[in-house]
Amino acid sequence: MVAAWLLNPERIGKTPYALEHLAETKLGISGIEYDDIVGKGQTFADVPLDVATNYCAEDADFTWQLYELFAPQLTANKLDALFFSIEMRLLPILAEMELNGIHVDSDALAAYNEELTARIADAEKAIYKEIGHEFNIASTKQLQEILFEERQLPKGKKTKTGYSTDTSVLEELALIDAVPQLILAYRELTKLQSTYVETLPKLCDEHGRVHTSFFQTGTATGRLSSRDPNLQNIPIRNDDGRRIRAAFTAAPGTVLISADYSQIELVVLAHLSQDKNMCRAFTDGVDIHRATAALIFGVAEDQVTADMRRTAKTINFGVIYGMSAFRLAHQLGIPRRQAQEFIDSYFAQYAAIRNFIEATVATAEIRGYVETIFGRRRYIATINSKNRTEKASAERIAVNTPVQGSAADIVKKAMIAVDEALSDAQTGARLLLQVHDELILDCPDDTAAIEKTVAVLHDHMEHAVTLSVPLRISVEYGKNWGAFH
DNA sequence: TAGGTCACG
DNA sequence: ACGTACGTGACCTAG
Repeated sequence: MVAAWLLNPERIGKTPYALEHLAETKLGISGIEYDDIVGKGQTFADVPLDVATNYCAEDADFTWQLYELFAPQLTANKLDALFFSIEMRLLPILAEMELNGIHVDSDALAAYNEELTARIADAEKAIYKEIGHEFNIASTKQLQEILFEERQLPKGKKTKTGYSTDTSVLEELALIDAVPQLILAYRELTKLQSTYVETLPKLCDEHGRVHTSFFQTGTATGRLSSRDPNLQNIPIRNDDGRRIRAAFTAAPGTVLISADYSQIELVVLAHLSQDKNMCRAFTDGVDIHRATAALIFGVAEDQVTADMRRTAKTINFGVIYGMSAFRLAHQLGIPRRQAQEFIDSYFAQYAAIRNFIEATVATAEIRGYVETIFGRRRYIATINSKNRTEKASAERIAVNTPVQGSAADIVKKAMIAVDEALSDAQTGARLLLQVHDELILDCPDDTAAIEKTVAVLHDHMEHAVTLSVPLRISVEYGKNWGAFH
């Protein structure tokens, strides 16, 4: 599965890397259907031994035949080092992380659930009072009727089926009407309740731990994904969300340790582009958004205002995503002309970044794919499209993928190094989660063990690769994931 | 199952 | 003149 994914990481269909699917499409063999041997309401344990034996032997055979097919292809595409030295070594580490699980304080979530239920009921009442009647607030169709017909509010963005009621639209409308703000609050609370607060306790094992599945062949860029439950999107961005993160707790006698890379994608961008100004900022170890603001506004770093820094931060992210002046203007609430001036100023100061973007797109147009620092590939079928929108979208993907994907490579390499060093150190610290640029571990609550683990993390995460600029991490630890010290 | 929405990096 | 930032997974409604 991993080999097939490395050879073409663009997901086509629903289960493109499932063994049976690969056997059919790559080997032209159709195997025993799982559903034919495991009846409804049964498990694999109910299957007679001889039937189960055939099924399992077939899986082993398919795996071998696929290996023989893919091995030379990996070599031909220079993907063999990535496959053997990174992905295959990561696989058992992910398995262990899944088995470890992370402890969740279900009592704390139950208490929070009571509070949320009351606050949601209040929000509902306030909405119905303002509207004058009841309706299903969660139905975008009904909400559209309320906002745009009953209340005659101005229509904004269109969706395939009508007019959008998403956060950005409601925030606009909140300036002229009382209802949108109430809807926003309602949505925020119900999202937290249904996705996290009510769900996580049901998924705990007998030790109060939840076990995610890390999906190694799930993304087009090389990142992992996390499912059932997704533990890579646990809230943090506001206080209500943080209370959910705080329910992820250290088991008795342990602490949780979090280590996250500082601005890893911008560090990668500095390395890939070799931009003088951006490399210098990272080498000097300064706040990159402040440094960017100083450059584009032409002031000293200590003269940078909060507003200037916010603007610079938005543009820094915008570059990674392939920003437009339109989006930047909306995001910052400024005229489009001014947004364009900021962008021009940005590329005047970071000239090599513009060159990197242009060179990356040009390479993609010629080769049909882009790659990361470890040679991970992504084919971009529409990079030479005649359709303007499609072409622009392909260009953003071409520029973003080497940045996001190289960061993913680095984190995977760091996980392998950290895992090995932790085994050697014998402190009892274990990897639990990976959230793209962050590793979460648990560790015996013992000063020597914690200090050793923190040292291992600095050593092996910061030196996972050698770039032309330093990689930095910040490490925190404590009794729960929401409040570290 | 598709579409809309929203949680995260 | 046109459309308008990358990558995910989960929940809810509607058909």
